[in-house]
Amino acid sequence: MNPKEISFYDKVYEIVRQIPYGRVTSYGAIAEFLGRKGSARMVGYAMNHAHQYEGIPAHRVVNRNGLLTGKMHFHPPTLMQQLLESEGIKVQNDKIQNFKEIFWKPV
DNA sequence: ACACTGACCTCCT
DNA sequence: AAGGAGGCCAGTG
Repeated sequence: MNPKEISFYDKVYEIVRQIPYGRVTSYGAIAEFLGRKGSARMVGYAMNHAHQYEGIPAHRVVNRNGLLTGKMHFHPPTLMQQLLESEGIKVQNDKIQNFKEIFWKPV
């Protein structure tokens, strides 16, 4: 499709797809990469629609504190944590422990 | 075309 | 240190 046809959401999905296995990133990092630094909400809102797409590891996207804020949008809510743990990511109290180490920033 | 919504972030008490 | 409010802007009704 033409670049003009690509919407903001699609860009977000493309970034999320590039997140390596066992790594995570934050909404703010994606927003900043897209040039909408203060618009981290848009990224999160885009993830809300990501369910209708496939191949989008939405569980690898968390907030600035490494907290699984969007887990309640998974079914069941514990799925997000399970997916992260299955990738070797340690999660405790809905928070990623070694968040700073496995943090991945879009190039 | 206007108003409201929202998986966040930062600043201000 | 903890809580509240505002700002950001693309989609949807």
